[in-house]
Amino acid sequence: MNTPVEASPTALPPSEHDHQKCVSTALGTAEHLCVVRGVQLTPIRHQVLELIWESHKAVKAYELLDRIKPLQSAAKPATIYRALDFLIEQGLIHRVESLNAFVGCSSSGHQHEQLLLICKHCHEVEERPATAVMQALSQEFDQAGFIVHSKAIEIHGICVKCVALGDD
Amino acid sequence: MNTPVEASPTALPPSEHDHQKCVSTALGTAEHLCVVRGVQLTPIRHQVLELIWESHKAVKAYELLDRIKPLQSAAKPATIYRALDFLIEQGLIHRVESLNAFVGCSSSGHQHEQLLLICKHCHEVEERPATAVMQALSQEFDQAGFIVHSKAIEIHGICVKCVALGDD
DNA sequence: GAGTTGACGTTATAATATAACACCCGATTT
DNA sequence: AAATCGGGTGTTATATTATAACGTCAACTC
Repeated sequence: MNTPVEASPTALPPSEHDHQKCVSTALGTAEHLCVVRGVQLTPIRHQVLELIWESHKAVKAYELLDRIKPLQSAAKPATIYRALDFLIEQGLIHRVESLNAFVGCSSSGHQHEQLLLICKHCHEVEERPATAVMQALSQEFDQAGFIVHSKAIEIHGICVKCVALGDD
Repeated sequence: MNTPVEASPTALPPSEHDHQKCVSTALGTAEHLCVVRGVQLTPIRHQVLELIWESHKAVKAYELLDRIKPLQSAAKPATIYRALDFLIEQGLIHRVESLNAFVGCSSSGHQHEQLLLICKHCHEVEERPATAVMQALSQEFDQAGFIVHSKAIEIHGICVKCVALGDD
């Protein structure tokens, strides 16, 4: 339902990875989880999720708004923010706090909270479970007596692909 | 130079810690570092830093703007944002990305990047060096081949004082 | 004393996000 | 079938956060 995806010059990362697989896996998982949970992945929500998954870059809300307008000419900021709220609640996307932007979550349904590696050069965001980090964090919370509700662990720098290209 | 500090009902944390000492240490360190570095801790920058240190809560930029107006009637958004940019560059404050707010840094001059524990109940922000976490993070970056520029590690939940009060 | 630099004043506007209320539609109840 | 209820969306307005652009001034430099 979005045939010209591969035509977009910025949609695909420069590497050789099969991005269509990323997209279909993410959308399939989302559809499945929403059915299981009895929540509605409405057309708008589905479109927003698809738009977010056009790349591994974090996307701004108003950029999504511009991009959804051809499909939903009535779209307004609230349209996007409501869809984003839903997708976040369901753990289908991450809000990248340090960018005020949004990126797809590859591990919806299991361990949503991950380390985000954000490349300043190509702007892609890599999720990593980072279990050793999470364990060390848990110990830190225990020591501090702190009850965790949510975590944002966002690292800015240069990713391995861009380092290889000498771009840092 | 800000005598009515202890009169403000929201300025001091509910605990019995000596906040005047926090403030004087922070301002003293800031003054010293700026001299050493040959940068100017101008009156405006000093006032903004003082206002931020009125509590351990993260403060919004426009809240700072309101609060500095009695002292700097010409203050505009740029006044505050420029001072904040300076203080962040010098490692004297943290920007709390997940709140769009700012909090004093207790460890200016050494190890600025810390774990921030943000209490949803009292809104205080606790900095922790969390060396085990930082080590685990370094290993993760090495594995990923990622070159780090900056880190934002922000945890939301209930702090030990509020847990003790049964507020979660 | 002309040029440069850094800090600040000032105006305008961009970018991000939410509030509030109306409407529709499908499901449930009566 | 009418009533009602809830979730999702449409729509308007506005709040909040942040930056751009340009001018002035004072200190320092050559």
